[in-house]
Amino acid sequence: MNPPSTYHSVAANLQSWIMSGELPPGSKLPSERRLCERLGVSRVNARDAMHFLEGQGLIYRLNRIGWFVAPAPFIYDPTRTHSLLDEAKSQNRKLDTELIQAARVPAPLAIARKFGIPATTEVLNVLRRRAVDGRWVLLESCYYQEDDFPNLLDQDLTASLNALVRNTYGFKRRRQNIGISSKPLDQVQAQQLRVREGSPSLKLSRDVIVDGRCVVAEAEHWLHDAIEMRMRGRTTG
Amino acid sequence: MNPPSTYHSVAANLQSWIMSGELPPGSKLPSERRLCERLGVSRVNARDAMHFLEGQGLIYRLNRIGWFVAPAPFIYDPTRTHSLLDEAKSQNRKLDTELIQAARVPAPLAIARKFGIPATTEVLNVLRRRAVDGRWVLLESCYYQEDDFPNLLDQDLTASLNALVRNTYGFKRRRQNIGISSKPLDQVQAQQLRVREGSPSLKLSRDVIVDGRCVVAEAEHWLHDAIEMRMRGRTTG
DNA sequence: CAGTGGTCTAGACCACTAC
DNA sequence: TAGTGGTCTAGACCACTGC
Repeated sequence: MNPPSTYHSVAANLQSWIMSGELPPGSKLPSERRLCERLGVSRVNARDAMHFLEGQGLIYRLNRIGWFVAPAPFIYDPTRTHSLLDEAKSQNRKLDTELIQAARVPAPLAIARKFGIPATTEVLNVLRRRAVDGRWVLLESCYYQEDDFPNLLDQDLTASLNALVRNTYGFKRRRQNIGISSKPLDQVQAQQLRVREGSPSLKLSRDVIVDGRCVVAEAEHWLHDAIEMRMRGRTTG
Repeated sequence: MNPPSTYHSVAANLQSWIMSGELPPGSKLPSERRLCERLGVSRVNARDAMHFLEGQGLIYRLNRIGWFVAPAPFIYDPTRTHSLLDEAKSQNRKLDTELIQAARVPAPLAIARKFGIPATTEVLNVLRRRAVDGRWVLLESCYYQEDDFPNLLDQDLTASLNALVRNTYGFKRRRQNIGISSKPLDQVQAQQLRVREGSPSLKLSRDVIVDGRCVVAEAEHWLHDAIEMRMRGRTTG
């Protein structure tokens, strides 16, 4: 319907290359300038097409490196009690975990409020990034009440933190408050996942409540196209 | 740090106007061209700033109408059993509901599969859009197994469908499978919310299971900046 | 170092909205 | 009809990556 040089048609072109398998998931797209030449459009136009397909979750980019074909999203149950590694295994996906930081830090305001402690109190913070099939897609920041988790920093913090809380520290009877929202990554977060500042993410926050007290506060930032959350079997009134 | 004409600084300018209350939530921003003049930047640059702030959830746009300051997100519990209207009332927000379509239609493939029926079978579909404080932010599409919901189309379909299912049709003991993902709006959906095609949304799907059978399948598309989901008190092993 | 995406200019025309 | 955002061109320089 439109003349052939709209960004929609550029996007349609790319899309057909992807759908046809010419460009398999994970593969790198031709550079923007090469695409301009090949399709006879200006660079802005080509970029608009990329941004459009990025929004569709069909392609993603690594900052200043290039555009890539997005793999299928990871399926994830945020109410899970088992480790993410198991979930990855059952989906036949490779999960890598990298510890970025593990330290005793002054409680950020929001965390202090959740824990019901003064803002100057020190808490434990574990910061990790995780990759699915080689792509960094998840940033985890977990805060722990220090008194409840003695020697936490000496544990293996690249394994399941969930299991640690449940088994090593014995917090089995617990409730969770879960929040899900769409949040852009700030500069630091973006750098850690090698994406641009402001990249859209799905933020999952989880407060673990034991005996009416919040003892763990987690925040997960997932690149928006890499994740799909599913919760099964909730019973309601 | 950077020279003053980057889109970051344009964004910072706008942001300060918004934060200072000069531009209250819901108010219209100056037009792009006026901003270019006022700040001495090119239009592409101004637009990049807008897109950045849009990603931050600070402003939103109505297609071809203009940019507006985004109000605070609506807080929402997707596991709720009460009506959304009540939830809006308790947050002091106005909720409008408009029925777009209510009809008997051939089951789409995905729905047929969920219901466990042949794809040619007819099912009931109710399509609505909803506004929070005057802004269209939600598109609801609900499918019902026809046999389980006699005369559904004759009911008041602008009120709580949840209450209808529970009270009028008596489905009290039920389970829900919930899915949450980030999805762009297609052309039709975008038009109904007066936004651009491809606008990011949070998709919430909910399958209502009664006696192991799926009788209702809903999909909600929320504009990504207008919603924050919170689930309280989940108990886990 | 060459090549990539990231940012930016100064224009232009089109599609649509509100009046 | 006037004004809006939506699309588009043909250039340019910068910051960063990988080699």
